[in-house]
Amino acid sequence: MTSTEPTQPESQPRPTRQRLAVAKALDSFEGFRSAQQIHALLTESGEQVGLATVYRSLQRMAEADEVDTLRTEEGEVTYRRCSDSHHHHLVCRSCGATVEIEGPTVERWTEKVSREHGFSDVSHTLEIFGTCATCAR
Amino acid sequence: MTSTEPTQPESQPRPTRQRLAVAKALDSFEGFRSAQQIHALLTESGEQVGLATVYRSLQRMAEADEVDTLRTEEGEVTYRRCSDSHHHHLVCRSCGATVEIEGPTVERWTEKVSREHGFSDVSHTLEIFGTCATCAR
DNA sequence: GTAAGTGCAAACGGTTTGCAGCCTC
DNA sequence: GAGGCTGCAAACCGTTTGCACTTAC
Repeated sequence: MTSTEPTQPESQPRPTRQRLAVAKALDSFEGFRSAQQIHALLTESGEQVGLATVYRSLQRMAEADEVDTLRTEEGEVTYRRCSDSHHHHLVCRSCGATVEIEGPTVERWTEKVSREHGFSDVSHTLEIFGTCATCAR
Repeated sequence: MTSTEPTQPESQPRPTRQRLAVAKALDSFEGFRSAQQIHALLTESGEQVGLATVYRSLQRMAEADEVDTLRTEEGEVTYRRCSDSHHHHLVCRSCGATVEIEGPTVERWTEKVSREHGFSDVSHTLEIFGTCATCAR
């Protein structure tokens, strides 16, 4: 398998009202939201979009690397627009408060370790869970 | 005064045939397996245990910190007995080959970062994905 | 004897899919 | 006008739960 093969012909999706609405919704918040939450946001703001369509749009965008996806502890897939820099999450087990973390340490380490094992084209996911200061006292 | 338990009394689970079978199954492999895989293992080896019972047993053991749990990309929860040392996985996207990785670097980094943000009692999950040497050529 | 544990099947919750009609190009 | 896109509802899949029965203590 050479690197001359991108992925698929993948034609541009059509800019329908629904698709634009989902894209706009993604711009309206930071961090990760589930498909259902995004669907709720749309409904609230008066945009009628079917849940299935929200899922399909998000999937498309994920495949096109336009959004990052993350699976929660509960099994829901969450999405965010991935223009911003790569980072990780520090999540409070008790109240759910989330801090975005970034640091070259882990990036370098994963890169080094993967290369040592002959892996290429690597990515990684890292989540840190704990009890935040507020919940601890 | 005998004792005032602040936490749950949490009685010991009864050592039933089914529970012992699940425990034994967990000892028969390394790494993570899903509840369904474990149920299949049991069935294969002639132990009849209901799927629901497998789930209930694993949940119990997870609560008692006897097993580690990990959610796969596909949304399945996987389990392993957690006697062995903490480590991470380097997984090939193409063929699924998995290398177990460990290193103090990340452990220390997550520890440090969490403390800086006032978090305590922290744990973390880290998965690295890439293309292995065999699949890359 | 009795309360915890089990099996079965139905319920659940998030996600995917088949299909008829709609809308871009 | 053709094929992608949408909405709806049904299907899916892993997991949980209600309930009557069994079993360890």
